[in-house]
Amino acid sequence: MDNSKEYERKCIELAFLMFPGIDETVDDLEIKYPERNLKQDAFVTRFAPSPTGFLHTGALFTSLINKKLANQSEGRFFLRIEDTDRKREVEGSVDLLTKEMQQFKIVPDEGVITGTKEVGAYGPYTQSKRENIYKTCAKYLVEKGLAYPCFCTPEMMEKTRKMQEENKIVPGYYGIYARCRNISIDESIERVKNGEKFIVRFRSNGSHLKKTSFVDAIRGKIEIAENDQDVVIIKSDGLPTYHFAHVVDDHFMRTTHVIRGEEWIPSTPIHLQLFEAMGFKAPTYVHLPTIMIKEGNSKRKLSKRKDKEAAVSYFLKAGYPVDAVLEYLLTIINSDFETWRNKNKDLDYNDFVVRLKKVSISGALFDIQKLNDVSKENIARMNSKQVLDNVLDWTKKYDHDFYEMLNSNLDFAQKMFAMERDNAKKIRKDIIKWEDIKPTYFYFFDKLYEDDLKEKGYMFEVIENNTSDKITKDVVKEVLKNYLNEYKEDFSKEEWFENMKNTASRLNFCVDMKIYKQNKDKYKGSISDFAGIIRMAVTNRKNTPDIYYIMQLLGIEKVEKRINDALNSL
RNA sequence: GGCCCAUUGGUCAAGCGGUUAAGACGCCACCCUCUCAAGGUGGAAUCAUGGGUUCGAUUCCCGUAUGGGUCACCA
Repeated sequence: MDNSKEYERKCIELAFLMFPGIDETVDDLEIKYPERNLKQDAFVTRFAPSPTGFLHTGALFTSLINKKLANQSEGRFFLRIEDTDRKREVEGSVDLLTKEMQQFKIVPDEGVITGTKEVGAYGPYTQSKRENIYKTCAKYLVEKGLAYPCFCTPEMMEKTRKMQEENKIVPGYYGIYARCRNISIDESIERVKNGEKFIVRFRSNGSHLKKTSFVDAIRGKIEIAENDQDVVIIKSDGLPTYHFAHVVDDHFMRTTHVIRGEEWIPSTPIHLQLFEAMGFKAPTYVHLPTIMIKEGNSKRKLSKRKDKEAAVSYFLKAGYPVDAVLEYLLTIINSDFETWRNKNKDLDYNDFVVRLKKVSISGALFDIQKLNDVSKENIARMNSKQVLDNVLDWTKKYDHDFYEMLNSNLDFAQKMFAMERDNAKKIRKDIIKWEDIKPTYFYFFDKLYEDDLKEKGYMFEVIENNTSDKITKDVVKEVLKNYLNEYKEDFSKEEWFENMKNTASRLNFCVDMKIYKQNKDKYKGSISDFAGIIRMAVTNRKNTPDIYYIMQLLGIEKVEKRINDALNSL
């Protein structure tokens, strides 16, 4: 009895020696960071990146889920910066991270808002600023005899690890290898007093022979061996390791759902043990699958270094609308999102309710084709004004020359985008990303059109090769010459088409595709070939939107000039 | 290597003991059509594998294989 009392006293003495200047207690913290006053089933979630660079696509995925779950339950979503490894820290990355999150509209309710700004009552939200909080908690653990100072040097650790590997023993700091665990409390006190350097380790009471289990919100029950490692909780630089920081922060920030990558599953027993030792209630865990990419015949994690689509900036740069990227991610999160989207074409994706139980557990392959399709649909839902605004935003950043061209005649630009879009029965779906705008609308701009001509020349032969071998240079000439006299700017669409048919017919082009197919020999070509020649002269492309609208927009002067130029070139 | 997680068409996936095994992307064909993009119709294509349990397994259990993850004073 006396012995154990004596031991308790010494633990407290040791704790004070180890953490001089720490005068708050865990109870003080409990008061300072009270339970949140939210409704019953509200989710408090967080995204907690380390500041090591840009926003990774996988991280965007994780933060999207976190944000949606919090928002749709009227909870809170906060951003915490995990900068306890100062060696890996990359200058300016908090700024970049928060900026990129903002661009994707994943704005946290609290926490780190920009590189320099934090909001919320549960802060600081940057781990390096919470050193004393961790120390307060570590001190508590030492007082309880649940943590102890470890004086082992990195060199010693390296040596035992090597030995363990050579002898095929499970590596780590446990059992007989946990040298400092069994140092007497008196000796510990003595050595700390002498100023010997130490780190703090958790005194695990687990056994790898025993199983522990927890319920993952999307995977169900997961059984793993208990942790028996005396993990480091405070490093030599005084900052905590991830394990300890996670437990302390998510408790005092009152996180209800820890939603993180599946790579954390194996260390969850450590976290659970730590929560228990601290006397905290563990949060609900949600371990998300990893987004994979195909490489040869196998798949692997999206890699920051190898895969351009691993950085969210890639999508921004290519000009995918951010909503499209988000919606694509949503289809991975809950595959019924697509069904929902088809039923609710006009609703905002924010109205879709993410269900945890529907989150798939196997890692999805990142499918750029699917993204393209989602993006195409997304853009097809926009009207010409919205397209214009987006294109202006994008070109301003990424293609300033083109921006100037558009900006010099906004009315014209909008009309261009209105073509087969505003009030159209069949909306055009040929734009996947803003990057595609210039190459598909270039012929509306004389300079771009001329540059294209210089580079490629007229490509009338493309028409010949594909449909009829009778469309010779002379035929092209004849068509253009005749059409030049026939085209009137004030034609209605129907008149235009009738007129074109008449001219074509006169020159022995067949105006009925069905008849043409049966009697190719009797004609120079089809109405489609005829239109193709006009199209080529006006746009230098074989495929474009409705050539009638294009000519209308261009105006008769340009149309005539282009046809004349084409004629002269032949 | 130990441990953990996963495994339905090329891809994302519904499915929770009995189904003609949905749907979407992609692919192919045809239709529509001034070309293209669409749109329409149709098509090819899937339960990794071996054992159980069961009247019956894609569905439940075990093994095997494959893929992924994890074993730091990194997160």
